[in-house]
Amino acid sequence: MNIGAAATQTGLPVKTIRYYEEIGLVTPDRRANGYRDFSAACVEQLRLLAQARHLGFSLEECRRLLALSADEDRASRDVRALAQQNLEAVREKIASLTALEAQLEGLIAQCHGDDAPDCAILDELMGLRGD
Amino acid sequence: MNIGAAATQTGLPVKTIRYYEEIGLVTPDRRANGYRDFSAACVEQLRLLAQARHLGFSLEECRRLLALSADEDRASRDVRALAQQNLEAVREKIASLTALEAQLEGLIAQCHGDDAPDCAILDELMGLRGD
DNA sequence: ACTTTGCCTTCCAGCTACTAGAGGGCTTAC
DNA sequence: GTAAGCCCTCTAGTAGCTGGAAGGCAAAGT
Repeated sequence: MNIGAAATQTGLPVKTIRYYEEIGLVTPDRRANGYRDFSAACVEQLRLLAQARHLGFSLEECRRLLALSADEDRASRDVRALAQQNLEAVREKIASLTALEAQLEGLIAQCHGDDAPDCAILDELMGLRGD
Repeated sequence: MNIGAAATQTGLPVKTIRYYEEIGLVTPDRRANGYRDFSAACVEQLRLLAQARHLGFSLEECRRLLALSADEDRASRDVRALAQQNLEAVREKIASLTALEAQLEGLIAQCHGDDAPDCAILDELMGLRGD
């Protein structure tokens, strides 16, 4: 299968697939004319990559997921641990963004938002140290 | 004031301050020996940068905030609009991360997490298209 | 006077995860 | 034969820094 077909099959852009090969996440065969030739197994790996990236796994985590998926003797515990780790990272991001949201709301509420130049937002940003 | 002092005053790393100069966010004076010399006004700009970055503003948004803070004839409406825009971006990020969290929780719940190799997480990542 | 320490300088490289574009070759249909 | 549409590699750019090399300057100790 050509790279274009692999792209439509997986939803990944062609350039992204080439990049994944460059960093060693997938290793498609090559035909005589130099074109990449993607096996069904290779497309499945790409599909895993697309899904895992979609779920917020980093490429290094994806690399480990691929290794686990290729390992017949894996323990599902290890896969779960990776997912759990990712979940905790996601939760941390949510927590800090939520704190941010509250701070921004507070600032916005204090600012008149009219034609006058005096602005509580700028005052706080420059004057006080909110950390 | 030397860059080191400006760094401790603002909480920004020295390298970051140099970077901000490089991209034209601040323009400290220079002494005869080539050292940067930060005026009080310049340190205030750095403080604004530190705070605004902390609140999730992009550097381009920070640039506009600095321009507004320097403009005596600004309308606080414009500052507010920038903050509002940032708030909405934050909210969008929270929403998509929350969706992610739910998906991950669902996957993790389905996986036994034991010594056996069969794993619902890998199955879903490879087989189905969850998008 | 000399040395050490620590601050300052510039420049180059690298991080994540791509993305855009240049410049070219192959394949297929008309 | 040629035009369209695929494929190839290589370089450089994105955001926002961060680390390190290689060297100059300043203040303090001996």
